[in-house]
Amino acid sequence: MSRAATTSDVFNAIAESRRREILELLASQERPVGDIVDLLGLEQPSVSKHLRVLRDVDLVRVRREGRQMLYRTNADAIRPLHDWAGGFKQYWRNQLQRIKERAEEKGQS
Amino acid sequence: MSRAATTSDVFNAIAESRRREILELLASQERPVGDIVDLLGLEQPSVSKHLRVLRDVDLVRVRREGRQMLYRTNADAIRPLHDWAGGFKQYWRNQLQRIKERAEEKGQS
DNA sequence: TTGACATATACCCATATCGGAATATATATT
DNA sequence: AATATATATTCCGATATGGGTATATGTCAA
Repeated sequence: MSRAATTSDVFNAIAESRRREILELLASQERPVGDIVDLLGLEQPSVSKHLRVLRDVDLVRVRREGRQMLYRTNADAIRPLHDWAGGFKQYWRNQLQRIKERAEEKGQS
Repeated sequence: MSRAATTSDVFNAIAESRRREILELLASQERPVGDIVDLLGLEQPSVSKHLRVLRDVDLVRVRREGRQMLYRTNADAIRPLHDWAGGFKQYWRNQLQRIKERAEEKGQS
């Protein structure tokens, strides 16, 4: 067996720029597949496949409305990613930024 | 031409869990390749290849010290990722969290 | 210069992945 | 029931990828 499985986690799911675009489109409102096809100029099967990947890792959710499937981004699923990246804050350069972050971590929650 | 190029950007570089582990190891201190090999239990060529990918997107930097190559994480390169994920904050569930984030965005910079 | 050590690169194999085309499935309409 | 619409799945071909093994490159020590 060669090459580890991939598309099965959030990190891999967002590795594709098309999928990131889809997540952005569906963050503020749910949309049917056809809208995404039009907006991104991709083939319908292609969009469906990307949506399947996103769905498998719970980055998007669906509900049926007649013959349409309405997708929307599940922003919460993006948090692990944000958190992971945030773990490196302490090593960022900009001092002002670092001070600000320190304050956030301590302060007003 | 089929299948888009990948390993050429930060998102793809961190898609591999091994590479994320490497970034974590090298965040707090620089280390020679051999240390990573020992710590992660991977083959040396494998580690070198992952480091090459990380290096190409500037997620790690190197300097030579005798016959060793000392790598360290360039945390700043992780910020774009953090920022992208952060763009979804407004759609997160937890209200307390949301309120906190709102304060951050406005307030004390 | 020769040999040991540290790391990088090349090459091969098995598999994953993407895009495209064709087809299947589900639902609404008539 | 037949047809149209919306979306999903399957199959195919081209390529990317990761791991392993062998080998190349670079540096230090004797």
